[in-house]
Amino acid sequence: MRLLLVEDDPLISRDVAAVLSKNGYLVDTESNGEEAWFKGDVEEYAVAILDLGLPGMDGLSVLKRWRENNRNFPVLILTARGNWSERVEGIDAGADDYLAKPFQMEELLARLRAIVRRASGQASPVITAGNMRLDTRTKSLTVNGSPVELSPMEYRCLHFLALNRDKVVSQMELTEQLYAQDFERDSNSVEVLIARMRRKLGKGVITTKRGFGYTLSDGDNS
Amino acid sequence: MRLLLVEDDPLISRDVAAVLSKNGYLVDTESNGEEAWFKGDVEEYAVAILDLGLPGMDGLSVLKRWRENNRNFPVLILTARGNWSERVEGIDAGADDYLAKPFQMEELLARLRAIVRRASGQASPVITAGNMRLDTRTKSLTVNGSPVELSPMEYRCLHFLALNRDKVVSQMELTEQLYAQDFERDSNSVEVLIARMRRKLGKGVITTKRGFGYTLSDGDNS
DNA sequence: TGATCATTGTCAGTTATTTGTAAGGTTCGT
DNA sequence: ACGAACCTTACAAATAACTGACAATGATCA
Repeated sequence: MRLLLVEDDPLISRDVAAVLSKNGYLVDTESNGEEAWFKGDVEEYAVAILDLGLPGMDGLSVLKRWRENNRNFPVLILTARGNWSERVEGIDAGADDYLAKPFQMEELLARLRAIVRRASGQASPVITAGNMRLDTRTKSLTVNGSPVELSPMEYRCLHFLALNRDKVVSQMELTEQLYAQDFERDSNSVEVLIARMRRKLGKGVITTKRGFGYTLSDGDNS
Repeated sequence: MRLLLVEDDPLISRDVAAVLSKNGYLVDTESNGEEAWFKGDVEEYAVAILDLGLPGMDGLSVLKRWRENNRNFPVLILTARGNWSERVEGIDAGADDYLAKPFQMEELLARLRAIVRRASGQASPVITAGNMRLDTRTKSLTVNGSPVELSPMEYRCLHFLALNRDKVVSQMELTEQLYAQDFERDSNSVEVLIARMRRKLGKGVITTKRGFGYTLSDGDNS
């Protein structure tokens, strides 16, 4: 895991870098503000540790400029002991955490774990099948890149099919999923639903297995 | 924004709750570990403040049980000064930040802002969408560069939407965050709120996904 | 204290979309 | 060729969302 360590005191820098390396991080060190900013802007880091007292450009400005450019990797800042207004500023500038110097290495490691875990927990809940892509966050669907509007019922239906892709889903299963279980059995609402979706999705996406049910096919072997 | 405050000292609890309310949070307070756990497990909070020294179930256990049950709202823990091993434990148990008692209210507010926006995947305290820009520190909004006044309710609503940028937020979610959970269901106050904000923000900023909810979008999509 | 103003929830009326139903057509397997 | 399974279309009821007006509330200020 790549980590950028920005710290102007060479003694601290060397010690911290050593411990971090021993704990599995791939550490780049910088001591100058300008160069630190450049590095963070260009390289892909998983996390950065940033000392606020720096020659050149000060740490706060570095952080702000990163955030302005949408560099969203988590940043832990190092502050002087007791200077709590500096911490507030740092956090409001977009820092994810701070640590007052001097600090215990054990604590630094714990907080790195925490902010990395946080940042990586942003998995995008997207289901893909064939050339369609269902985003559960935005409740939106794109087919071949172009957006397709779905009504709530259609969305729920397609979502269920997408979760069971390549499996045959019977009308009864769909009925139980979409409606209360005591729904009238002699209704053709599911068929209508499928038809409406097909009109939007195009042919060949939902196939019928006569007598068994429907399948959302993954590969589009027409 | 709903917040759960877990603190057994009634004096501290009352003071902190007062300041938080004044800053736009919808605060529920709990003093007992068991009940705090239950509340956090059942309700939808945007963030929680958790004192580690509690009667009943201790704070660390409360936190662990939340995380085991996939309750992933950000948690800020309050620890005794100087007890850094407790902090490390807390963070590894799933806390997002800590604060040592006694603390400055200003700092508590800053860190709350930080963990809330971090949990939502935002790196910066300034959230932009389309041509609007929301500064969560000053609670101010500009559209196309010119400032726009928001009422408290409108700000809270827009803030919540901004935290969930590009995600569809249902009316129910909004209701739960803006009002207490026992709010009347058959009211259209959220719709009215949205309409009032749209009048100020212009069209295309808040889009409706009929049947699902609202989205604060980047504005350029039809 | 009383007037004024902003805020916010409620309501009624309107518009637009969604969805179940029914009726008739088509396809498939045997 | 027959029936069952499935498709398609149109329609009407139900539902969701928008809007403007109004009233209650509480803050502000002379």
